[in-house]
Amino acid sequence: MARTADKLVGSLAERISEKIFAGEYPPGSPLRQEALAEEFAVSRTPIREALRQLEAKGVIEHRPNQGAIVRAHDARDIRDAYQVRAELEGLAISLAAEWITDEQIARMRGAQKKFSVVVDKLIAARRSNPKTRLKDVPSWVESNDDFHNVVIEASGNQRLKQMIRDLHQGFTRNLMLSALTMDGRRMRENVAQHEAILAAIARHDPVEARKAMTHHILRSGELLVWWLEREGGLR
Amino acid sequence: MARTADKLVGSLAERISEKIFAGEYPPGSPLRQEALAEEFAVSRTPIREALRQLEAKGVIEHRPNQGAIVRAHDARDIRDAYQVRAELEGLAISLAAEWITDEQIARMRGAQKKFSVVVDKLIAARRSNPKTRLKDVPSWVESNDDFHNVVIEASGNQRLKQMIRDLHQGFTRNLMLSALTMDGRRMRENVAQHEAILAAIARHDPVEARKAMTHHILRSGELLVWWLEREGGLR
DNA sequence: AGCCCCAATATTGGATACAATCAAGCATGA
DNA sequence: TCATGCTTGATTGTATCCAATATTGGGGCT
Repeated sequence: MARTADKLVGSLAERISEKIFAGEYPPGSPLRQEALAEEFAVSRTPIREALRQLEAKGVIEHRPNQGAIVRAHDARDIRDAYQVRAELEGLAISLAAEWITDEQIARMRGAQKKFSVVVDKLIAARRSNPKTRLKDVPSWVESNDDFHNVVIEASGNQRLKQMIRDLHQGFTRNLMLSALTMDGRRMRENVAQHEAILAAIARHDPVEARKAMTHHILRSGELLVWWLEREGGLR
Repeated sequence: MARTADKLVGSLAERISEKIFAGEYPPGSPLRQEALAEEFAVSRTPIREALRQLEAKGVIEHRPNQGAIVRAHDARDIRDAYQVRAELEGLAISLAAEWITDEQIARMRGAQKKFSVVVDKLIAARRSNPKTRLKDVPSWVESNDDFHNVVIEASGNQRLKQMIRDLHQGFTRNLMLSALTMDGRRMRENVAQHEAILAAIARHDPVEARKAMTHHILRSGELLVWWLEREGGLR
């Protein structure tokens, strides 16, 4: 809906951010100004400004005289971020519970349906080939985002919306998926959690909706940290 | 302690931000790149980058081809921000309640003491001259900040700390004071709220501490909105 | 007088030029 | 062989230049 991009710099920041999120520039990798400038067919000047914005949002780190790198997250950092995210989305849904429309609830149901179907498919696919991983998953990510976005939208709090979005952008798609696509149990757990959220908000219950949402997010964070410490690497 | 300023741009952003907070550039006023460049004795380039950071943090607004203005807040915006801030500081104190040290609690007590003394003085001064307003108040702001900063620090969550700080910077000192320094009752109410927070955290009670904190902040926000709609103007 | 259009001016936006800094690699010598 | 210091190339940081755009003020027309 709302285009945040004022002009060049804003859209550059978005496009770079999207590429980071998509994993094209993985965490820890350097972002060379000249390379980006060439890629987007502009000079270094607007690139630098875009990078400053991403720095302020915590998407990248900026070492003096050494340039920017995609921010890599350690376990502690992820724990911190998920604590905050759980809190913010918890607030969002408790606000949303009061004002959410039937149409919005229907949208959530739609996203949830798609979500659950994709999970079933993925589990089925794995039964024959256990290595099936990220192939069909993009649509999962999408419907998951849809689900959460409706809530954030329905909260009616612009500031909150912006902050959650920024927080979200700080992590890569792969990182957020990694822990959750591990096995069928995790995925079904996720579906069930969404179900609980949906049920609570459908009856406009702010307290239960919030509980369900914070639990959902905290649990995701736990899994992520747990997975990260097991796998060692970043992403 | 921690210097966030990498080098020039970071420190410029901080210095500009401080001036905005202090009221030197009031909300709505334009920030001319050339003027800032001259003021800080640098070229426009690093100024522009600093402004982009402040834009990303929501301190200023950037109109294409018209430059930056200090962000002005309407009632709705303040309501949104205070809802979020109440939530975040609520989380902060509930985390802090577990790990806070006696030394930190002592620091909070110290700040609270100073806080209360200043309030008494201000009220006394007003008895003779009702127009006494912002003269002695800086030290109030300072001790208030100290109080809250201990909590944020003790939360042990870096991300949270950063977000609260950014949120805080988005408003000017005068705006935050305006509603609270209106009359003695408001000021004493504030002191009492701090007292309740202090009592709860001193006995390491995360639930009560959080309740007291969110109540304190939401109430401040309410007063601010109320005051703003009465006075009309921004600040 | 009031309104509109256009020119002059101020200001931002982007590209380029140049200086400062860092990293890597190589040669040198103990 | 390994440590050390220098040189060179790559990259960032800042300043300046030029183009694009918005604002302002004045003149003419109704």
